[in-house]
Amino acid sequence: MYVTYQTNFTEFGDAHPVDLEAPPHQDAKLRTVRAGQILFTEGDPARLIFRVGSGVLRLSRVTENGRRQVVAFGYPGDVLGFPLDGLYCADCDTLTSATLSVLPALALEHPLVYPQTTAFLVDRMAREISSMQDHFMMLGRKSAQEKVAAFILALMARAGRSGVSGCAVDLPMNRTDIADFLGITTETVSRMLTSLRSAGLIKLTTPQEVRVLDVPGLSRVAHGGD
Amino acid sequence: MYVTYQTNFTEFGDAHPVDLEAPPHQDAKLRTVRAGQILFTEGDPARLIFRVGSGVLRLSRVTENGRRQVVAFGYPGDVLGFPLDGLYCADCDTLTSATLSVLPALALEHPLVYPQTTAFLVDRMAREISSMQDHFMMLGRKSAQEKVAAFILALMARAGRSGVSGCAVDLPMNRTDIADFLGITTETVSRMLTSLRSAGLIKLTTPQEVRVLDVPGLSRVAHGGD
DNA sequence: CGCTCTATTGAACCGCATCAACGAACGTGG
DNA sequence: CCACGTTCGTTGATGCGGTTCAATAGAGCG
Repeated sequence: MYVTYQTNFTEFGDAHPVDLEAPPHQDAKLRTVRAGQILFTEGDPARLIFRVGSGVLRLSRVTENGRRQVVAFGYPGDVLGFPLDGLYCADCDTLTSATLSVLPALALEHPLVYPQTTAFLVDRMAREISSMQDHFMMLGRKSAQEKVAAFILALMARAGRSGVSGCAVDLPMNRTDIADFLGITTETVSRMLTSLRSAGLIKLTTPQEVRVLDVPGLSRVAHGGD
Repeated sequence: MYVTYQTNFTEFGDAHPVDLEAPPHQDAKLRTVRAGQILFTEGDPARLIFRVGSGVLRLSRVTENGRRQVVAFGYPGDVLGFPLDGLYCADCDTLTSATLSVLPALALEHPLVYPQTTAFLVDRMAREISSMQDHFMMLGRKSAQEKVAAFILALMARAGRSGVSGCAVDLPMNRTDIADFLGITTETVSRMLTSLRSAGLIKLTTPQEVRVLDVPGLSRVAHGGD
């Protein structure tokens, strides 16, 4: 999951349609994991590619001097674990319990043997690349306020539950995860959330659940509307 | 070309080995273009994928409110133009005259028809994803000084010409391009360059050519060495 | 020569990081 | 059951890094 930049809100849900149904994978196996489990670590031999069926995953990288960047959150439909020269190039663990489809990484090297799976993975990689390009915008060209607003909107589009008083959005990740994903600090995440709350755009029912009260307003903030 | 984060300098050149020789592409066609030519624009139907043979390309995205992010610079060996749902998802133009191998985008959808090309492109996409993850580090977790230092080192590893007085690095892109790539302003790029010059780490022979005088020193700065 | 575009440098402001304190939620053990 | 420590989120005060605005210099070109 990347928080993608979009021209206007109506495009949010449609731009990167995610098939929540399982695609045709004669090669896929199912797997269930608890919260807090490590799926793979940077440098591990990459034999498996994971497709999220339910739950939320975290993909991150760490530098030798301790700085961390959360590369992506894996939501249902997302595919994680693309290898580079046969090795994983990031760490991946579960934020919630999750069900996963497990695909053979070999499909990427042998298109003739796994043509369907290869085509599917190629499509996912292309989406990944496009989403990451969007996320560059986020990291490089947005203020903290815009980042947090866009983040909530993206989560809403991916996993929001519409209700009577606005759309409810779960935050299975903690503030540090959000901060490391957006390239800001936890304190700033907190401040921006309270700022959005003061503006009447969102409501924090609990620290782990946001209710979006004013979608167009939040969208305006996210896109730098002055 | 993404400025990738590396543990130490010696890994710089080797981490993402680039084959400067042409890979086996019975499907590839050659093409030569002048500087300043637009290869494709976001939203265009993507029929071709480009592999840089010589020259430097620029891949960028623009938002409706005018903010631009340079997504990547395309150096020899790089592949640009991965489609999303059959459309290009960024703008691409040439910073210098360039020679390109042109591959059919169809190879991504029909692995059985173009198995070799598909396997090649899959490998390139995986590298792309890994490099972009590295670049997230850059955008989200580095200071301006570190960004500029890392940028020069990355260009050096990709296109540096070693000589008597340090390694010469061409900057075919202007300061605005560098700024939009690193997520800072042109003024800051300038300031950081003069700061690195004052520290004796680099020399600016012309605004378009840098000479790296102290590789370990510059590497230390790039990685946040205090 | 004058015009334009790019790069550099300076000065002032401000957004965000940093450091610090505090409260809430949760678990553990007495 | 409550005292206690721990973790996490929030809020405040302060300082700095980088932006913004502005001026100048240099290069390319009609």
